Amino acid sequence: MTENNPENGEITGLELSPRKVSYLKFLLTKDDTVRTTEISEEFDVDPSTVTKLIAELAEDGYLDHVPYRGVKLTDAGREYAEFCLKRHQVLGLMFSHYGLSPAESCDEASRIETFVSKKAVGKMCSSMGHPTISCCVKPGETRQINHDSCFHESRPNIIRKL
Amino acid sequence: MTENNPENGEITGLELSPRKVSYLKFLLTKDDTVRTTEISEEFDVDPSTVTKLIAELAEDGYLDHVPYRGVKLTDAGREYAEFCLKRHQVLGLMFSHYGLSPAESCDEASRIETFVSKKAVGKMCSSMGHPTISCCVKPGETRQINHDSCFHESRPNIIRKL
DNA sequence: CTATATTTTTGGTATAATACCAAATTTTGA
DNA sequence: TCAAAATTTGGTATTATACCAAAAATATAG
Repeated sequence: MTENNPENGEITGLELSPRKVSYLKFLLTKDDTVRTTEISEEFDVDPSTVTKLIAELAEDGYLDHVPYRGVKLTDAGREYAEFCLKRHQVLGLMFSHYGLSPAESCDEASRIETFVSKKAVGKMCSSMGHPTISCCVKPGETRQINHDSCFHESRPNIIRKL
Repeated sequence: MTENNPENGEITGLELSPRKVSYLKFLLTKDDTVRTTEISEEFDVDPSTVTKLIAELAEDGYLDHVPYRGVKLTDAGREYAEFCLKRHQVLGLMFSHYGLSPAESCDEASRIETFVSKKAVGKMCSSMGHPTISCCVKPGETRQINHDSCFHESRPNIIRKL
């Protein structure tokens, strides 16, 4: 619990693997403790797979995990997850500016997001004027429409200030 | 040699792994047959690692490989490599539009490029008006400055029509 | 033209990320 | 309190990538 700890120095945005980022973004949409099964159903994977990844996220300080009970974001984990969400939204918006549909933008963003640095996201976000629309809806506000912790709408939807 | 063959149907842009894309882009900068050692030195990896990846690229039809002699892009491989280069350049240009330096743009592009679809690149490229500048110089025209088959210049440089 | 040096390949092993399965453990609910 | 459900453990698999050592092929120096 030192290597990847979200409180160790500056975050680059590149500390977590794709699946871990997906888990954090999903957890952001849930207020209370989340059970292993909820996550495994969300991502359609075996519960044992979830147990292993959350153990790593907990070890690195992103989650509090009470065995057999569930997980919850730590403060640092929540902050990191919020960055991940914003990054997803900024990238989705970027693609939509080039003419991709919201769903396409969201898909492209999902594939690349874990490899885009915090610095790049910061510049994109300022350059866009800290936009308030996104390819996805505000987390926790609407039901999921399946694109990997990404919530599609037929039209872009208002989200909080990025 | 069916699964990933560049001639099988439409290319999505997502068929190759990051390292393989890097190899193809590098090969694009070389006209004649390239030795295993040249590639292994370029990427600072063991020659045996190169042998294995080029075997897979050859099996999938991107390269012609004469054992103990070297590799050369097939026509399909060259076409694919050209797409990869263009994608890199389009993405690099996108980042530079948001205020990242050429080197930063190139780095970010290198990390994400293999996960960006051909469709997205197409839309970005048209939307940008098929630009002729890039974060990188024209392949084969100047010596490499090390960013993973990406050639930096202090200033953006003219490249062929994207 | 041969002995040695160099390059390349083979075969084995390693790691990270991700996944499944079966068995063991814990919790829940009747 | 006991069976059902959820969770975890332990083992194995895959893909991408890498290293090493040994074998094979090629090149080169005399």
